[in-house]
Amino acid sequence: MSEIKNKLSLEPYKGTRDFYPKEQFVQNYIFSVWKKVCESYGYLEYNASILEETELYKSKSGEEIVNEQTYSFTDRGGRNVTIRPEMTPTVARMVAQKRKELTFPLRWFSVPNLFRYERPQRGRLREHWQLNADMFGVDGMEADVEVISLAHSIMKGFGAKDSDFNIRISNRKLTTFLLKEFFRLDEDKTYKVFKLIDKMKKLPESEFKEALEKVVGEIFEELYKTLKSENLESLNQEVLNSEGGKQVKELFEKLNKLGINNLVFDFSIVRGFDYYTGTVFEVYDTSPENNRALFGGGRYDDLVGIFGVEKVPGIGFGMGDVTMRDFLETHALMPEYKPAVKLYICHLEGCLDAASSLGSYLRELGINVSVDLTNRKVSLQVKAADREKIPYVLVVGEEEVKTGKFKVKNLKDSSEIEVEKEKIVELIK
RNA sequence: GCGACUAUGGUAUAAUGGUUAUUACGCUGCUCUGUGGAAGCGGAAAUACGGGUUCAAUUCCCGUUAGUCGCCCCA
Repeated sequence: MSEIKNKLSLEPYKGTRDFYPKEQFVQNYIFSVWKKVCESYGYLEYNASILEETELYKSKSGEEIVNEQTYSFTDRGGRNVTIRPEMTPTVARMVAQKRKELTFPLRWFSVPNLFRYERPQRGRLREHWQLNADMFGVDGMEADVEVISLAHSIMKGFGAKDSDFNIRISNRKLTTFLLKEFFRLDEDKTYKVFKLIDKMKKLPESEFKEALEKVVGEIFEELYKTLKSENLESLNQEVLNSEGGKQVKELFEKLNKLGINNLVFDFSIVRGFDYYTGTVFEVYDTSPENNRALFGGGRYDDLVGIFGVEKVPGIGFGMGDVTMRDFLETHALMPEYKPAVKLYICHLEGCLDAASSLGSYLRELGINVSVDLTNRKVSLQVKAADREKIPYVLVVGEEEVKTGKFKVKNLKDSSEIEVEKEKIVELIK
């Protein structure tokens, strides 16, 4: 073996995963919950190519992201092409293109695979799949309420309890008002504090305060106290009555009315992207061993406008399969593997043809059947079925061919029932 | 892009500067010519790759590759 050199690698490409049937089963499960819940809210599925012109990302994402963290290349026609690192610019482009003929409000979702060129680590790979759910064309808080409610329902759809996660909410308008109007910071300082707030949870308190003091001076204590507060009511009245403040209040009230109570107001939620304009939120895992943001989103009212057309307000979120898997594992919510095959047909010597035609017969009646094609002894054939977790097995031998009766064995409880060919279907269903 | 750690059959592991590299699961043959999960006895299967030190390297050192975890960044 070792004399064979320069063998092709068996590993999947760095940062990507192979989905063997058992993993694909989990993947399908996650996708199906996403799809089911989205559709229950009236969201329609769309998709697009993984390739986009690089320009699309340059106009809204930071330079570093485009230059260093995307898969980009020049095609044979000299176009700069990027493999999509996120879906939002694509949806915004699609909406902008057909804005005249689309019926608003638009409720759309997609489960794209996204690519980013960076060092893989826990919860972050080079390729991942992400649910993107967005609503376009509604200015009011009703849209924010619905989208967050959808996020909440998806978590419930996976079997999560309210205590397993919480939804941390903030509002960029509110934060901007607080910094600019209330604390009278200039444009530059406001921007710097925004970037700093994003790190509030990561830095030790003393370090954060120090950095804050450097930017804003002596008011840092008071500002820090405000930022740390998770109690909306404790905010200054002037701040609370600003446009952003009113929005947050309305959002909380309406969500509570819908029975969604695992909400936390949290200034430290700002999200990395500059395009968010109002509500921003992140869903957090509350369990100590996986305490981190699972996914998030927010309102981006100016994004469609970058295409040089009239503004269309939008709000949405993205939810990755990698973090979702981690969450399901942490909370023991992983589904039990069940193959699509329901029946495994074994056969004795000379009976393969009969087994095959029985298989065809059952398939026409809508049963997923797998026929053993080997000549190994029956015990090994049955064992193979058991290993694949196929629930039922039957053996075709001369006896069965003659009588037309089959012993169908349930591998879960080892029970065996002898029935005619015609009865097999109802037994298995 | 930077740093730390790791690398032994398919999987999970043990051990060692020196004869045949441990064990378990899985796979496979038989005990068992019509029914899996049990038992017994066999079998195939590994020191990531390249270089160095050494009489001798799987073991020590360096590099490469890959993985994991951080940093950066966050979709």
